[in-house]
Amino acid sequence: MTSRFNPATADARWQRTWEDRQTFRASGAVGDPRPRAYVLEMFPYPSGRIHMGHVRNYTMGDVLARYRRMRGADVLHPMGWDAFGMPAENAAIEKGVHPGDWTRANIATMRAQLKRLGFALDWSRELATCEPDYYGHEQALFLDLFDAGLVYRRESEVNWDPVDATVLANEQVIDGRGWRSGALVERRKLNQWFLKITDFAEDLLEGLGALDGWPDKVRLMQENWIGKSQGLKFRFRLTAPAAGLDEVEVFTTRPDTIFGASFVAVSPDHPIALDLAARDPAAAAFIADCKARGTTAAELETAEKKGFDTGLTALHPLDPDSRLPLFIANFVLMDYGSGAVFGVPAHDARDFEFATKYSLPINRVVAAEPAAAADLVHEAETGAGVLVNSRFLDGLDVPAAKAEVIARAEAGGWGQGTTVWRLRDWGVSRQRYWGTPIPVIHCAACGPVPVPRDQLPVVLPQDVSFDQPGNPLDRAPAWSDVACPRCAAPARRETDTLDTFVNSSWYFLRFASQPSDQPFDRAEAERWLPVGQYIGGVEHAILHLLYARFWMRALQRIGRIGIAEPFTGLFTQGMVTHETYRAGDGSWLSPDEVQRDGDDWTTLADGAPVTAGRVEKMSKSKRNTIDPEPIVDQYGADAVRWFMLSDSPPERDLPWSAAGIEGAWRFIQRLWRLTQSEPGDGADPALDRKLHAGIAAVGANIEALAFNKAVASIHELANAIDKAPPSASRAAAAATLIRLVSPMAPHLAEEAWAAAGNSGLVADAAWPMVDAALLVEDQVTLALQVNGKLRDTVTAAKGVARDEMERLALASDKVRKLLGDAAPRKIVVVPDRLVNIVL
RNA sequence: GCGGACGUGGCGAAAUCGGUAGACGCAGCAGACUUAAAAUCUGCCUCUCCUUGAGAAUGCGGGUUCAAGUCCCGCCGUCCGCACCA
Repeated sequence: MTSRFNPATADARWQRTWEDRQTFRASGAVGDPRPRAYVLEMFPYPSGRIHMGHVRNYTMGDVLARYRRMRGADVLHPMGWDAFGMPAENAAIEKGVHPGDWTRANIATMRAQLKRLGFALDWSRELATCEPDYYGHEQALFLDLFDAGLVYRRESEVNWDPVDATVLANEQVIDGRGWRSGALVERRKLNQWFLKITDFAEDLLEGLGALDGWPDKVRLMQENWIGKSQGLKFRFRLTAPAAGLDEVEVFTTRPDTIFGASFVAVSPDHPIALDLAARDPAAAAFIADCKARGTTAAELETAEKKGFDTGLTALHPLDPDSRLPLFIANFVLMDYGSGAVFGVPAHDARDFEFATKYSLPINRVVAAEPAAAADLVHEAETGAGVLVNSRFLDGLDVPAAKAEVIARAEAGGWGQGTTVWRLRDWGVSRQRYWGTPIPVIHCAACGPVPVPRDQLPVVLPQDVSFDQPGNPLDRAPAWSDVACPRCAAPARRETDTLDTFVNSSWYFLRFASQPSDQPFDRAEAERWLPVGQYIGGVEHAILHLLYARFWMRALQRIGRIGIAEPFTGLFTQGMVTHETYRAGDGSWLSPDEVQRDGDDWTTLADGAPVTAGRVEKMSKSKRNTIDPEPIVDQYGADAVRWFMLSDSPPERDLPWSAAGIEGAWRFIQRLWRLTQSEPGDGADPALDRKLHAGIAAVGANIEALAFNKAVASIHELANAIDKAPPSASRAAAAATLIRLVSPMAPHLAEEAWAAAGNSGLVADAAWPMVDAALLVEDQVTLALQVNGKLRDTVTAAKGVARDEMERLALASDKVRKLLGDAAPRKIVVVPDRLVNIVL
């Protein structure tokens, strides 16, 4: 009998066995009687090497996949690569390697790393989005949506770096400058492709209600993102025309407050503002100043509210005597509503700040009590109340007043009740090489023409260079210059590529079904979809998950699938974090450059003092990353997996520590010793109970994805087995423990399973059955309280009568001592739990 | 700014319905084994005090209740999200 489990040899041996036997290959066969389970983790971007976040993510999914198999399911648990994206182009620019070579090399590295962790994956379905046999089908789907009228083209602004001659993502713009060139970023208008996600706004919002397998937090984030607002759109007549307009349209969610209006404001991008800027340098300067600042919601809301008085005035639609000044204001967004608002300072915090600054009237029109109608407003009051100072609206509550104003506007023809969405159509054009080519040809005569289906895939040209700024596809005439498919005249391919979020909007369908002649087979995909449990980072809570939900609905509309929601269960896991270290000069030090010296830290090199900083997400910039591979070399896959599951709840951050992985390693070895223990005779009823309580607890905790609690349950059971004297019960418990730990520590479990003389693989074994009779305790510990404070405990038979509980409580020495001669005022009895004596 | 989450020992945490706070683990301390170390095993391990016992304690301040980590009100703090990185 070997006394140690040796992952250095065992891991690879079992991984080879699983692969040889195709153990984790999903069947999906129509006649297969097993229930199907689709377990999916968000597929990785092949950035170079696996990091600890991947290890945690895939370990969680793996435990669930293995557990479901043992519970008798046909499990689909696939893996692939989200392989298009900017880092590959950055590598091409910086290192001169082709993005494809870089990406495929990374995939090879990361695939080997994942395999060393022993994940129960069906590698036969592996896919990479950068290969034509994936993105060609994506092009076909894009054209399907195009044919269905769900794709259109319009002008849209981008961040333009004039030095690198490239479009920048928002995150590449730092303080208004390009991250690489440092040049001032310009806003430039380009013709771009859009997907009509707004067509599905209502449905995407309503669908959230049924997604009870999703975290509330994610549902709320999506709800806010979609941002449904109901209100009134109406026009203010201008007293003098501007930009050829004699009225300005505004949108409000508070039409009830219309008599409280004291100004009208338009966005700096509004036609009126632009027209004025052309004639008035002061207005132009104001607009330029607004544009120099950030445009995210957070930046706009926290920035000082600023306005430019145009000198124009607007007529109030319900009060001919009222003239409202028209401002250009920095907090009005052109692409939300109509790009113009009216301001009611008394009942909107933003308007209040603005009015205070520009000395505009603050007119109360809503009051908590009608009696307070004349009170001054000292801060914006946005709560409920009744209308005051509002003519025919006086006395109505807010909802009734809203309805009344909308009704009058529609009757009078000056406005209309409207629903406005924050959700905007999805711009999918990217002016980059390393993405799915948009399958369209631009012809001077015919306009944009779809590439004929029989000419798909439109394959990216291999021979491109990154030695000049800009998109290499713009400089690849051999690829881009083609004949128009419709009129045969010289034409040019679309050189923009698709947003990489398109790639990840349907990969789960391709995993489920991968015919060569179409993106997926509907019937086969519907046998697996929706994904029962999807696991990934919360950073995808909005965009990826919303786009995938949209894509499914779009496919449903064109009849390619009969399912609207791609993921019924969603789990967002926390990050892996690590302490940070800084040298005296403030530079970051990596964990392998420092050592602990009592309570202090010093450098390994020269013993210089080190400041240990806060625990933060592992990141290259702070140098606090731990590469999983050397850890796997040293401790084996199971110890790493065990650590990933222990201690921290999976939705919370997990602080990596050297001591923690050591502890996991020691426990793996302890499990090995336990499973190798000697047989014995005789029953141990107490241990039998603990075993079955353990089986139930581990299973329930895995089902609930509470892996930290599943691990704790295994520890408890291991402790109980360790302490028990030899018996047949003990031997049986140790044997059962092998199956209980197998989803988490599969290599150890296979080794122990084989050593115990079992045939076949533990991966194929059934999850142990719980004997429900053994879960019922026949003894309970009763808490005895005096005035709500615990004073004693007493053991009694389960189901003991209430008056017997009372008698036991009053018989306790400790209770009697406190009670003295006094008679209890009241005795509270909670069956099988406690007795509380109130004095 | 708006929206949301969270706050429990030295640390990660547990406590399913309002019912014995701190399961389980890490670190630490003491001991056994050992020539020694590692590994392993045993015990201790929230704080305070007048330590055979008692008191306090789940961010702070109130409240409801026989009973509050859990429910309610008000603060404080930390973290996350708010449109083309994946």
